[in-house]
Amino acid sequence: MPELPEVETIRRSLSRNIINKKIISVTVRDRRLIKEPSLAEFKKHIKGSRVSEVSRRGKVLLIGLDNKKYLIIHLRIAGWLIYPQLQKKARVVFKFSDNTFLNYMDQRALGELRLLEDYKQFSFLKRLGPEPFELTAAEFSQRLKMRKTNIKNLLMNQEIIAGIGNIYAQEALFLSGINPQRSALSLNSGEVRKLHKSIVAILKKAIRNKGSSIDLYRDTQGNKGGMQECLMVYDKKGQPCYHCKTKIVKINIAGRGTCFCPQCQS
DNA sequence: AATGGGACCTGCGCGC
DNA sequence: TGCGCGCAGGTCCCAT
Repeated sequence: MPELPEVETIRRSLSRNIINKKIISVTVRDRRLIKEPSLAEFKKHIKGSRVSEVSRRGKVLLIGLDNKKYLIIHLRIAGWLIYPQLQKKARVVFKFSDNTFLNYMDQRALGELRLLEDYKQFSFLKRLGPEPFELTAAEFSQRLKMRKTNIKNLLMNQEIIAGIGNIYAQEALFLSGINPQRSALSLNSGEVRKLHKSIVAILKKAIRNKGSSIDLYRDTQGNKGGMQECLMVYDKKGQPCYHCKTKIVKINIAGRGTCFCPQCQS
């Protein structure tokens, strides 16, 4: 579900709401989600701590605690967070001393929660590529260089660039007029620059619109995002292209549905 | 290095 | 109405 813009929307809302709050209890209703350390350790170290910061790397949420540990949340496909009311369906609940609740929700239970001292050693974060907004076109071009894989897979490869998933990869390619099946190697420098610009533009627009609510995603207050209204190709199979009216086509790339306009994207 | 398949999960919509 | 199937915003692991 959540890609960079959705996670950033959550981050902003959490940093407005839970900074300096003290966690007085942790209820884990689904222990499969707690990846490390042990469940007992996880609870023990969180209980009694205070939230000192809320940051983000790619699609990963980093909640810093005043005991120098970090609560690392990866929402994967269907995770989301609700604050402040206690939710019946929450799989993990953090209760604050002011009687508010941070609820970790996840229809598919694929998300991951960790409590780490040194989050930079967490292998996923260690390997994670640069933040899109901190990446220049030249660096982006360097990272794509000599890669034979199709460009869409590379955009979704978190080691190349962090935060892009199946929705925004498709949208960025549409904005750039690039066919998702093209090999990265085949892109000329003008196309790479255009793609870089499109990625930044689509992610910023999505953040402004508080993310895309295709299905379950909600912000921490339970509100839908607005970006789904602005998507040009994602899930638009058979519909006319906004530019040329050609029917949008859906294909499968590495097991993921991929929509594009066969006329505008070459 | 790159690609393909399956695994992890749950729930929805579709066609029959 | 009910069932089986395919599919869904992500990532890892294994085989080739």
